[in-house]
Amino acid sequence: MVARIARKEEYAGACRIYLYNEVIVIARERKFTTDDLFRETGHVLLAQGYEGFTFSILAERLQVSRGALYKYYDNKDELISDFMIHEMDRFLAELREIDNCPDFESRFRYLLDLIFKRRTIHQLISSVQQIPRSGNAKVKANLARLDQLHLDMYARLGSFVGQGRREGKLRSHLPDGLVLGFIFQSIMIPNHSGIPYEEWVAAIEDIIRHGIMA
Amino acid sequence: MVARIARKEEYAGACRIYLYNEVIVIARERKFTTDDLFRETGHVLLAQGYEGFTFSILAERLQVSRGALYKYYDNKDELISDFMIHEMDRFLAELREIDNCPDFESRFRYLLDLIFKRRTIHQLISSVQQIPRSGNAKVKANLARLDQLHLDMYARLGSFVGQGRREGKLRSHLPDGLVLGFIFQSIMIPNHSGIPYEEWVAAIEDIIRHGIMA
DNA sequence: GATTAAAGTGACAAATGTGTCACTTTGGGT
DNA sequence: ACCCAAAGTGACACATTTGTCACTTTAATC
Repeated sequence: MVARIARKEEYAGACRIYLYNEVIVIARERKFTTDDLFRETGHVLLAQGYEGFTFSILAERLQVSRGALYKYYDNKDELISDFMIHEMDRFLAELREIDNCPDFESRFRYLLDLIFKRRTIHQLISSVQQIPRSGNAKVKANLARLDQLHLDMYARLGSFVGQGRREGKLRSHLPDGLVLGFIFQSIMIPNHSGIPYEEWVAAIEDIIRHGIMA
Repeated sequence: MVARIARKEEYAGACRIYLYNEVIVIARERKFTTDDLFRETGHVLLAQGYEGFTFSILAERLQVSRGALYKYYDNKDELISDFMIHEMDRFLAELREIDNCPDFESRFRYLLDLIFKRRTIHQLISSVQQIPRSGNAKVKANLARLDQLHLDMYARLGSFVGQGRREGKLRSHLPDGLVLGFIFQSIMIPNHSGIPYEEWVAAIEDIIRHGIMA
């Protein structure tokens, strides 16, 4: 009698498998969760960049054999694009919450906090842009979805700037893209001199608001 | 009789070789100059990043065989670190000219222009930082020299900020590193909306001076 | 035309990354 | 104790990159 899987649910470190006869079978415990996988994927991607990202490095960090990873992803492009969709989803979910803020001023602070918390997303995006568009179907679909998520992000940020203009808070002659670019880029300034975090963030907010000149 | 080279002078596409008896011999013309080599090194490094940089790609772009490149550099780390010293030297030579500007205001405009002209240098630096410090002696020496050049750069930029403070032009509570970081990072903002160059630069200068808020 | 020495080539071996797969391990239920 | 199926392993074949080197080409002088 051949078993057919009806449903498969992953949880911390293991898998519930529901067979055709509704009997629960718990298979061998996994050595790493999808969370582990994505977390390490992010670390390796940030440290090594797209070209330097290999399944060997990832497998070593997860303490599994390279072959085990191929059980989940056929190649690094599929993994990285899947990972990036996951990251963008998380980011967008939090970005949507900006609508709960009543006015532009509180939205500005919320956005700044959010970008600080997710400050690696910029660098990750530039890694993803190195994935060849000519890849396989799964990768193509993922990249298309990412383009969609990007557009969604820009639309939301655009409406944030729009509100700022309507409330007369923003200097009106500055292009939208530049205002947003400034906020995004500022977060990436390396704190070489080791100024305490709170102080550093406050100074960045100040400089975005009013510039460097007296 | 064994020939010994006393001096060797490279010029556009060829090489003058001065032999022990002072007789000039012009060897086979080179297919690429050091300028060509560095220019393409820069392009490939920007397009592919450190890990994606290979002698194969470089050789193809220079229309020579891969073997030819090994006549000049033993491996990519030596080439890239040499190239980066060359870039930093050029940048610093121009940065030193800032002393010819009389006041802070003119220095500010000069620095902005310079960073715009050399806006790739930031990304190149991050590629160079991926070179393993454990490499061979030549690479180690080059990286040490680069650290030196970095310090020189920061010192000069620091004195620029210092003058701004003395002249009372800069908002006094902002940390030096943040002011400089802000100027550097601004240049990297991608102009997605395709705003004309002059307009874009003017808007960036404006936002650096006075921020985004009305 | 012979000689010279640098410039360049292409074939080779070594190292590393990629993808596959038969096999073993595991943790249940029967 | 036996079966099942997913999880994991390690060896294999293949591709790409790296570094070397004997050889050819070139542009001059003798």
